[in-house]
Amino acid sequence: MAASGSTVSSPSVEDVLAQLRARGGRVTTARRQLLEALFDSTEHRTAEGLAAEVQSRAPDVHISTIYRNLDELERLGVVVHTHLGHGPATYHLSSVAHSHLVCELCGMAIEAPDELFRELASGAQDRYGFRIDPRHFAVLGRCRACSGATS
Amino acid sequence: MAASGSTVSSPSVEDVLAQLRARGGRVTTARRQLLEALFDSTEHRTAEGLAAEVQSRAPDVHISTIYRNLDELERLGVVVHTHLGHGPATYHLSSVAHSHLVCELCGMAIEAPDELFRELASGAQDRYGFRIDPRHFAVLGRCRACSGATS
DNA sequence: GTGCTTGCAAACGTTTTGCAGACTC
DNA sequence: GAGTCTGCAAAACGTTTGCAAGCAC
Repeated sequence: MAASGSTVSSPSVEDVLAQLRARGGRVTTARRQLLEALFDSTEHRTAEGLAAEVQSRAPDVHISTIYRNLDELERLGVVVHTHLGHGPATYHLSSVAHSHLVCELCGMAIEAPDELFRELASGAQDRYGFRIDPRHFAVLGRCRACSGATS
Repeated sequence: MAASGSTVSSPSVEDVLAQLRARGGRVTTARRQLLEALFDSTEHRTAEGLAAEVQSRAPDVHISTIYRNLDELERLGVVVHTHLGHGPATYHLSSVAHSHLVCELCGMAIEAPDELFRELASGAQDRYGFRIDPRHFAVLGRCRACSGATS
């Protein structure tokens, strides 16, 4: 669907709000604050963390509203979420989406460029017709520090 | 790595039970049935699915026992679990462990040989000293069928 | 008999849902 | 005023835990 949809170059808070309005959506405090929190940093943030940040400015915003809006923003292509092993999912702007190498021992996350996945991508495509989406999952393993640790 | 410990070539139900006994553990119905369920097929099974199978033979086995034993078996190196995107974790014998390509639309899973990850593995190692564990996460993307579907 | 294992029930952390009221347009 | 969004509370989901009774050794 969405003939042109994936023009994913998240521009600014106001641009996204305009996008929402164009779709018949309303611009609310919760939405503006959530977007501001998201644009604030490129870190992986959990729904809970985002909620805390939004609540520091608008205390009444409920976490269920955060989830609903993250969902909506994901549908719009503004945000993507990633599953980093166990624990909660993390969200970021799709414009700063990238892959992750997550240490299964200490939890440290390295941001990896897509090119690291080039071979995997073409291999999966050639053999299985499978198109990987390296931004939507985390690569688990052991970081340098933990690699020595438990043999 | 793993001096000797990971002699992971899960032989048979009885072998594993012997291993358990050697560690001071007890051989119980729940454990034997769980192992039999695991050895039964190489599919990815959820804790719930395994519980159902065990319960069909030993109705009183509680799912918490399944979790506890899967945990223990994982500590023994007999079993590994994987996170396939959303939803529950899946478990399988480490002797048949493999990587997965999971379609984020239809959920279909393809079992991928480790060699597909060779480049990614060496790239991550060289650049970041990160040793990937391709069996412990799923590669999300779109399968051939769904790839045509949504743009 | 010792002490590892179990069933149960209850709690956990994350996410989703139903609903009536509040708000944006 | 119409219809979208919200807060709240409660449920859903997968998983973990505390406990007393039960079983393997």
